[in-house]
Amino acid sequence: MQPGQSVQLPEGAKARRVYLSLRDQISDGRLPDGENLPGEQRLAASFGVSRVTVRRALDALSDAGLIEKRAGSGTKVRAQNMAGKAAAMDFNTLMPQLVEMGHSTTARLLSFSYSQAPDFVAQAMGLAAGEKVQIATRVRITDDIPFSHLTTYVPAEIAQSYSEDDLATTPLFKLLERSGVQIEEAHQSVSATLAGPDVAEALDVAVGSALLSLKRVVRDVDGNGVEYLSGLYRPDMFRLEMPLSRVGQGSARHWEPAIGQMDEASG
Amino acid sequence: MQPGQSVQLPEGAKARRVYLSLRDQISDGRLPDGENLPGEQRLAASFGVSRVTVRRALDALSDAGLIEKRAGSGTKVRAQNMAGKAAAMDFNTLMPQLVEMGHSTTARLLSFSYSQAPDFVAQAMGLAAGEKVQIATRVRITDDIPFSHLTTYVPAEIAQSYSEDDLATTPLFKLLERSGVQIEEAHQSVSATLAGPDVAEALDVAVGSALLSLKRVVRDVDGNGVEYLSGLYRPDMFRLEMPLSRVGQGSARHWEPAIGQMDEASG
DNA sequence: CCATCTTGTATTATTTATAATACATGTATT
DNA sequence: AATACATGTATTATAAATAATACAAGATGG
Repeated sequence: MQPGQSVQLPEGAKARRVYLSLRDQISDGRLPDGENLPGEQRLAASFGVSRVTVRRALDALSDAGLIEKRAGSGTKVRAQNMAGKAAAMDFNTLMPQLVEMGHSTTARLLSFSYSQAPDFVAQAMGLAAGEKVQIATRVRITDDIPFSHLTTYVPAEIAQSYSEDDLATTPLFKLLERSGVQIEEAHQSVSATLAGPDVAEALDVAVGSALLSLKRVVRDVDGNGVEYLSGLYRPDMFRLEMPLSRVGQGSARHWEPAIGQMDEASG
Repeated sequence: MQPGQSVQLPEGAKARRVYLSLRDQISDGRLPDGENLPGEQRLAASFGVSRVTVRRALDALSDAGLIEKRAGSGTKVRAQNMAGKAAAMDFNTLMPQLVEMGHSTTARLLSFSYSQAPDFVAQAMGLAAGEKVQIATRVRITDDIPFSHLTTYVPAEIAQSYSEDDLATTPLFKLLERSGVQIEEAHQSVSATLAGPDVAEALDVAVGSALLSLKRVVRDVDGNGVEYLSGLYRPDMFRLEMPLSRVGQGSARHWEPAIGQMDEASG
């Protein structure tokens, strides 16, 4: 029961475009609370579509609870802060940290198998082509709302030291270090992508929604790749927070991440 | 001339879904080079659409140069590594750094005005409601390809110390510090969003494309907000790279950003 | 050479989205 | 009360996407 998927979503292009655009503007804060929305005619003109199309987009927004339409008065935004922004990435543990109390996170294992490492994984981890890896896909859920879709690749030898059940309950980091792996460095790359049919269903969002994409390669002290993570996060449920401080003097003045200072109330 | 906008994009829902899904799989590396693509009939069955629809998606991919169709042989992926990934965020300067040689970046000023700070900006910067700010929107371009769409909010008093022309040429950081502003800390929040009609045109991408979204609040030594940045980045042209190292011992073991070690060949 | 795969091309019908209108009704302002 | 503007509703026509089908032509392997 989240925006997007739940009700009948206007599958067609234009209405969908209007819907998604307005939805993002609302959750962004660009459209604040109150009676802000322009009239349907005005919106139609602004988007270059007919009023019927705008209407369908607004109906979907209304069904999603993001706006409130009153008969002759107008349409006002019900920002409700998306009831989310519940999680943020913590630099100390590289794990999502729930900033609100009472929110627990559970994981659901979607698939689990051993097979040859895809080329891009093998290349990123520095494995031999065709080396066997464990491939696991799981979804993390908080308050019945899924917020991340994670696929991990771990060399088969290392992965044998923990079980399938371990994966569903324990963070992969802990499992690896428990197995005696000496984790030394990691490299993360953050980007954005669109939700495909499969991921959209798992994350309970509309196909074509924007997702935060994170790829992480973890290496041990010998420089061998021990984990490749490909994660997709719902932007309304997850953000990457980066506190930074300006240090140094003169020409050496530069930015440094201010770690260990995660603002608890930053959500 | 980049994927998405350039040619005739299949506006309709189904064909677009197939197109975007395949495009992401290609740029992700999930579909590697060679003659990998299943036949059109197989794709049609797999996506649950007709062959005509798959066909249009493939035509668009072909126009974008991502695949190569041969008459009776099949369709092979031309990964070409998106010819991009040219820029990455540098932690030291908080500015995009071009990792390939010979690429220069220019800026185009889209709009420039002084007006009241929007609520969410005033709140984030800690300004009085309705305080006047300078609002500037500009697009950064490298090799004729736009890769970022930036909107900055600067308190009017501070903004008066530099000109409109300065903005088009000099990074805002330099302008601020030149004005005697004592920059102390910043907070960045990274997420993802969809390209609206306006941004899509400016960045030469299709409406509804995924964009990396970055919001940054910069404060001076007194804790006053001096800059609010809302940036949208093309994921095929820009990534946020984060090298990390595992430090500390025992229970104090944690991650720390490995700054100043940006891998030049990381793109 | 032949069987069988592939992409290329064409036709047709169905479904759906969209647009253009008109009018009724609720709300608020003057 | 009158006016203006908002949403609610309905109708009709146009445009577009999609599906289903058939067949031609190139490529490949036996």
